Amino acid sequence: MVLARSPDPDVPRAIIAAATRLFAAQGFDATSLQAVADEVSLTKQAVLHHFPSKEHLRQAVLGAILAHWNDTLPRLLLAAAASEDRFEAVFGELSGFFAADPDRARVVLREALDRPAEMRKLLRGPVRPWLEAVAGYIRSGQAAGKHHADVDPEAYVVQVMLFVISAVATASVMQGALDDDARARSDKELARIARASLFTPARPRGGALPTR
Amino acid sequence: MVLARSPDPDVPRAIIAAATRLFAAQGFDATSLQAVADEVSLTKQAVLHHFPSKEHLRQAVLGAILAHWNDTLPRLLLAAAASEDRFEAVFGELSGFFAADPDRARVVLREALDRPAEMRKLLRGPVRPWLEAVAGYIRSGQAAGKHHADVDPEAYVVQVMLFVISAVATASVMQGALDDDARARSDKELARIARASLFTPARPRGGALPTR
DNA sequence: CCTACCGATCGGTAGG
DNA sequence: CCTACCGATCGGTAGG
Repeated sequence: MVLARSPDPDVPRAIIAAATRLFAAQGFDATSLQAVADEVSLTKQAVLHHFPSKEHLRQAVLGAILAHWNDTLPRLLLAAAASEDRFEAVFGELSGFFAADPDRARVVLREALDRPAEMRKLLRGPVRPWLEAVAGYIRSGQAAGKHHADVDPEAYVVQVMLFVISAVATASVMQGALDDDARARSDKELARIARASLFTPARPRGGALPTR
Repeated sequence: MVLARSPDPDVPRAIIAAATRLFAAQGFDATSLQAVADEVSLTKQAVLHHFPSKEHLRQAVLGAILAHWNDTLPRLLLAAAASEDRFEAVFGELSGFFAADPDRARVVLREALDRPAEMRKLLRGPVRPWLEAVAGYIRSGQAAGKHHADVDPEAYVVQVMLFVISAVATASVMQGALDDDARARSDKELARIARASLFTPARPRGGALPTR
């Protein structure tokens, strides 16, 4: 009888998921390996078996988010190329990516505050192609007169990405801050700001025009 | 001969200033009282003499930022009431407040991530009158046809405030992320987005219109 | 304000 | 020899 368990590939995954939740809620420094271990009912040493240091665990958490990004966004970009309304497709997928798991937004925003240099590397590296593609869409929209001529395409994309991340990350602050519907109003207004600052008044396709 | 120093009111101020820098850079949990003490060449126990706990020091740091806000913004609001271009006056002062000391933006953003409930209290309390006043300006601008009818005034003000704070707090991420001028481009694009998403096309006063 | 400490907990590593 | 851990404890440092 062999009682030894076979290697369980879900254990590292569960550790990463727990660490993501805790890093998002409290930050990396404020989260102990013991707290991560408690979340998955393991000892601290068991966690250190899978990730030889806390730093390795941090890299794994960021890597999982980036992998998910690389998995989701390119597909969307291809769909957007065929879509009749690229803005709604791209903006919807961008905010959908972070809204699907707000912890992603919180981890990324904390990382930007704690380690700006590493965040800059992500922008210059893995995120760059996606950013350039969307900026390219805006440039062709400008050529067609669909988008404002004074939009700075790259800066616009980076800013809107930052807005979405910040809005999702701090969403709980809005919960009832203005009124009971404050979050829904804020989400809607964010989309409106992104849209209205991009499109020229005579927007060819209807649905989101001012009602007046 | 009395050699004892008279109480120095600048010591607490210097401690708050040092704590603000460290909280902004590393976060509250990752900053030790010893690190704060080292910054002002005191012992940890001396810091605890002025602020009986780390929590008291945190409250003092936030209080100093809020006091500065209450000191600066109402004055601006009165000036804006008389100004010919309220948007530039209000947006300029808002971004100026945080750009004057980016640590303010970083501390506030970290606080929003770490303690959303307390941040919500600020929004519902001390920040509320300022927010309502600016929203009121937007409403009268809408009545005059100057601003888009589908702007949600309160949501717009809160979102733009969040954008400014996030942009200032993460500014170092942008340093050279796109090109050597990335930060200046981002700042300019942020102002453009806030402006273009608010004003109707036929803006009565020139200076910031699209050039085409 | 300092010296001298406390209970606890930190990230990480030992042998088995 | 491997994996997947365990109980115990390392040297330092946390807030107070």
